[in-house]
Amino acid sequence: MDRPRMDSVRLNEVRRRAPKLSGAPLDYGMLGQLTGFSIKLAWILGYGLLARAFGDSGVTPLRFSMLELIGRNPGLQQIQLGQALGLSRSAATLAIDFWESRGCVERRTEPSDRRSFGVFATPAGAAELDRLRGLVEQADEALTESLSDAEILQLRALLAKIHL
Amino acid sequence: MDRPRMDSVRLNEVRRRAPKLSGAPLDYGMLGQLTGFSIKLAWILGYGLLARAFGDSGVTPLRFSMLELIGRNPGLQQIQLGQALGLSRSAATLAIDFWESRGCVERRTEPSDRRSFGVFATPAGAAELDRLRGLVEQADEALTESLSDAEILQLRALLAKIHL
DNA sequence: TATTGTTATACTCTATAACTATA
DNA sequence: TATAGTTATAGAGTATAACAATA
Repeated sequence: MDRPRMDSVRLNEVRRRAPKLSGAPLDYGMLGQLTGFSIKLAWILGYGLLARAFGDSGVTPLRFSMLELIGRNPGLQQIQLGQALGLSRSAATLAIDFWESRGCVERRTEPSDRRSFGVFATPAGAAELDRLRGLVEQADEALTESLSDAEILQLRALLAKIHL
Repeated sequence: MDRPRMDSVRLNEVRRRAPKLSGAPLDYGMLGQLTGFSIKLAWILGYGLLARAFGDSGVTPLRFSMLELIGRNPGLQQIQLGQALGLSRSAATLAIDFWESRGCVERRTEPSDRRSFGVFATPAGAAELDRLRGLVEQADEALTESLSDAEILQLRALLAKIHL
């Protein structure tokens, strides 16, 4: 089944506005030799593509990640969700508030420990997640469109060696 | 000549606090299959290592990039510096203000167009740049310590295909 | 009128700390 | 005392818009 495609004019606009190392009549000095700088440029592009995909819906990469985590791991505590994404407790609270206010997740009190909740996706949350996964997949494909499938696997393997 | 090394205990602390895909008893779902998410995790780690290297000096990755750009391209207008880093005019103004307030750069009025300045590094700025380049190089080496030299080149080439 | 830079302002994101309720 | 979550607050970083000077 075909998913709706992101307008390629818009994709190109994101690409055009992102800073680049080449093309400019400018000496980037050691920045061009830094792996970290290259990672940052790729991240800027990826973030822009995702933001474009989400539009003005209020969804952000972080909020999507939170919903995906909740959907895949029903019943987790907020503190565990936050840790998995490197967030403070208050930041986790706000991200979950966002989805709860849209009816996509619910906090269920645990009888065994009434200080904490288990966080669950609602049916509406599951549907939203399904929709967003399509958008995210497209954006990720757009990000890596200049790489072959083999190169994508290679890149992920190298990045994994860095952050795993 | 040996440069001062970053304390490896501190490096490991940055690594330990960064979110990871493995180790946690948690299903990251499609996040683990996204190149963009992997890029983000690597970026978080790289940013943390850099922040640790700069300490509480007020220097940030962006401010370092700005100073490096100024040092390598004497006399550029603020608007050109901003564009090279994807900044608005006001953000470029503030980044340059930071270095000017520390005596590291100066704005020289251009007689030919008195609306704009040329931005130049001072001798103090050149010295600071030299010092910071050493810290940045170390942080970048720490970021890629789990990769061989060949793998580092491979990674940079793949990232370049994405953002160039 | 258009452009460069500055300033004022507001917005987003985040963390810290104080607070509530449980344990 | 310690922990889970919430709320209040503050800080960093950013952009937009209004402004001054100049073209």
